[in-house]
Amino acid sequence: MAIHKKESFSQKEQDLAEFAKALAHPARIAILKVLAQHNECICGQIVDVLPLAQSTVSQHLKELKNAGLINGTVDGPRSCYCINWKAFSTFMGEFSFLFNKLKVQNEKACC
Amino acid sequence: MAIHKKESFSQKEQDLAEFAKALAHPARIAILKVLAQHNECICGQIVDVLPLAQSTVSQHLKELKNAGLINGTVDGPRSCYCINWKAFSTFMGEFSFLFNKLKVQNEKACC
DNA sequence: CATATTAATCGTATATTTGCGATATAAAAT
DNA sequence: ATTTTATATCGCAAATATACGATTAATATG
Repeated sequence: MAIHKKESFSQKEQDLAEFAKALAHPARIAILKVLAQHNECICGQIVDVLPLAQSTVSQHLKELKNAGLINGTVDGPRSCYCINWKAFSTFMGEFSFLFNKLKVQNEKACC
Repeated sequence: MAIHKKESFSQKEQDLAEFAKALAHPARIAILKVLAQHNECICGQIVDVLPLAQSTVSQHLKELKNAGLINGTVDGPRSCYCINWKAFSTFMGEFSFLFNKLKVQNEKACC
């Protein structure tokens, strides 16, 4: 690939894409579901219910954390994770807003 | 990567991840915005406003179409695209439902 | 029919993601 | 102090995604 082109899009477009990318793997969707059901989990609990190695789960958790969708705190030898509902709502709201806004003014039939 | 692991997740998890993946690039977000603003567009109109080559835009359109987020019909030598609002609403609804449902029963403080 | 227009596809290079085992780190338990 | 437990990180291999130019295909137009 010659050059990175992502930077040539608006910040908002990049942010939404980043959010979507964090959700763009079934393992991460599954992790979010587990976190939501238990309110908070340590890494090992998630490893137990996913068909992935510990190191792989840890990597997915890191990506979710980097995207701001989950919080993680060290708790003794464990790491405790939970969903960052605030960030989640913000992003979902932004998506709905963007596309609902556009949808309203634009529900005509098309090709 | 040794083996594909995506299949070991539920169909719903895979579907949501697929939807998110379609949105996981700023170019595709931008394309959806252009389509929403114009109701429908031919490929060339999109190429004109994006900082990408025609072949690259065509590829992104193909991905959006495969994900079911846009419709595309051949119109003479052109291809006409528009947003599939129905599919879009379905997916957005599924996301909101999944996470709002979980959120309601689960808004406690966490780590 | 020849040619221009429009878009899809092919081939290729490069970047990123995914996944795992091995190893490192850090706290807790013995 | 050593061992156990829990997690993160490193290094690697394989799969995917991104981007483009060149080519192809299909329809218009002169």
